[in-house]
Amino acid sequence: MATLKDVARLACVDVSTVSRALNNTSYVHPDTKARIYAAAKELGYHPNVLAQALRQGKRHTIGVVVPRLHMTIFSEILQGIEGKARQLGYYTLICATEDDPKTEKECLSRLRNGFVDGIIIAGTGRNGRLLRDIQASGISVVQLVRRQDSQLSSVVADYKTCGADAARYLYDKGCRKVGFISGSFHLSPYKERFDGFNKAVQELGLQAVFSQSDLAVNSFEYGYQCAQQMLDDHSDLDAILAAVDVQGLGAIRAVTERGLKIPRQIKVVSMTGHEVGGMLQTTMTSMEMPAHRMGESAAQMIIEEIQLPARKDGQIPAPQHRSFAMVLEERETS
Amino acid sequence: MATLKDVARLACVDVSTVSRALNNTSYVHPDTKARIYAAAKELGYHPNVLAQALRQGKRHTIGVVVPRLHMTIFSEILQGIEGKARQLGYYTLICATEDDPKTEKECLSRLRNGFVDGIIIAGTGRNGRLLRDIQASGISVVQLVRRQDSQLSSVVADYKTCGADAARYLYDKGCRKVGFISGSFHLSPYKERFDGFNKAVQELGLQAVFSQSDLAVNSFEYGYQCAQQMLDDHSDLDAILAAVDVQGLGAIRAVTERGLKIPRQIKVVSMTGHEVGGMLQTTMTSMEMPAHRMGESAAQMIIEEIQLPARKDGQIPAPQHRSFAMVLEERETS
DNA sequence: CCTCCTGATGCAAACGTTTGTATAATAAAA
DNA sequence: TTTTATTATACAAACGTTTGCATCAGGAGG
Repeated sequence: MATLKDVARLACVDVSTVSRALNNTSYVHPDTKARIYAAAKELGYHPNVLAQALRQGKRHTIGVVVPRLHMTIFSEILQGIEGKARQLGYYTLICATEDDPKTEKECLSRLRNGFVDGIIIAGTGRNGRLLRDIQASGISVVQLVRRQDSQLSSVVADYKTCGADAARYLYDKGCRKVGFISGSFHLSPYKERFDGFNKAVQELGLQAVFSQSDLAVNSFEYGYQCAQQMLDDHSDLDAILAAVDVQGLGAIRAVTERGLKIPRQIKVVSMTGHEVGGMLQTTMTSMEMPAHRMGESAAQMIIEEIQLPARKDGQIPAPQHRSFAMVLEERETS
Repeated sequence: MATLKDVARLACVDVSTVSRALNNTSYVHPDTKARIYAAAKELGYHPNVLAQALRQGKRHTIGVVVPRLHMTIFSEILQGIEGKARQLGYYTLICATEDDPKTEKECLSRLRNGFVDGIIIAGTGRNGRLLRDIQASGISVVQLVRRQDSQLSSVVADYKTCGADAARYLYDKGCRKVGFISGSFHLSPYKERFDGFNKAVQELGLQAVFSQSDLAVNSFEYGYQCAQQMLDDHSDLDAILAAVDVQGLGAIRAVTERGLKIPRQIKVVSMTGHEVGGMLQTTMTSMEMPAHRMGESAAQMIIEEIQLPARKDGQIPAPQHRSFAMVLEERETS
């Protein structure tokens, strides 16, 4: 790889002049500049981003820490992040934790070691201390999807309203006994959906059924098994509300297997809204999370924070919080 | 952030001693070492990966360039890559190109500028020259899913056999007239599936129907529209074979809308095998691509290439090619 | 004619590491 | 006792940039 030095030699000037010429950062004689550009082109010069980053203390890279990508909303969010980040001149580094606190810790430790300017994380909530440390050490942190620490910026959807809206929607559709399939209540998106749902249930006088299972929570299998159990225990169930799409698919499966007609006898609605919902044989109604926009928003937010002048003085900027509304996409399962 | 210098000062030794102590790379007196470790801990020292990378000429980062993540097999592959890369001590940088050659070029240019040791790419095939340049400039390149240049290493699945197997499978199931929905033939995975399929079709004496549409090719809409057209033109169609899952889902939709019974009247099979196939109301048969393993394989391959001693002499290592078998996952749509 | 800007360039330090070489002290061998 | 290893440490260069400072020519203002 050609370096500044090589270009300087070929153009018979000092490296500093080359640097200034290439970056347009000071007076350089037009002739000299032309010579330098020619030399750079001839040698196929590309600046070493690493050296630039080291010198300037800016890495132009953000790290994204998510549980997983496949079959989750995070793949879409990540696309949003990456696109926006690239547009703003940033690289996107990715880590998948499988929601394992240990893996997450490892990822965060790796990321803090000088490779990223900021971290966007949908975390387990078990490394709060570490995140604070990271934030204090000058790396911006934005919480994504899951808000666990109000002192750290965040981009989330309005889960509470989502849960309430879903309950009301089903009520309006004539449902009176709803099965509620969720993820772990330790995670805000699930807990808040539950809270919103529950409040609305009380107000509306709906009946609600909750189910427990020890299967991995955010999975098709879990949705399937929960739905089975619910249907076993409550023959009068007329709706199933699932936190995420794969659970909803599992529920549909269970319902279909019993020969129950969707949506006539029972309705199924998901509360995340992954593209797949619209691709089914009987398309699934869901509350759509504006994942791509949320990703873009998170990228934008963190880059703004990174570039904040206050950052330079070691000050921690005030946390920003942004929340997106989820909108009901009505389809055939309800 | 604490630096080596800070630790050195606190421990009253030279930075070089600190470096050696922390890296266990030379004799350091046990007492000194203890002092250094203590100092490092007290200051919360973390090595600056950037500086290390600059000094050592190793960035411990690989770049991954794919068309998109959401609703494609690439999200699963990426998970495989990231996991394996992390395990081997590498970071994973991600770029989504939307299969736009210009975006791809931009991504590749950015990546070559010293930030990655290697690039794993599922490309458009329109930047072959640039890829060769990159490879020549000392950055390892591995082609993923799509093999476009036999001089560059690759990890792909055996699409030809996949196409042939699918044809034979449908034939054995009693199908005699198969609609074939594909992606662009400029891309090897689609072209090869077609070739394999076509050859088998000739041998078996099957009838085949191909469809064109000007919609974005790798989409639900495209699958839906192709299937509609085929069903319009050929009332005796008894099977639809789709290249990727989302197309298959579109086809299922079109078939269902006409009131045709799957699999009795018509069978639908996909040739990629994304987890979603098994989550449908009527689960979809598909040829499963071992995406996660392919991702791991690509990561492993590129890291091995990066670490090859020959690399240091500027030599380009001989390309490696690995191909994975795709296996039929038989489900309810056939 | 001297001073003072302005444009153009070079020198050298810095970013935070790693690493080759030099040096000193102690221990072992001759 | 002198020589030679061995252990322990420091010094300084290097990686490829950016950037503050110094230098210097030439033209303008006095």
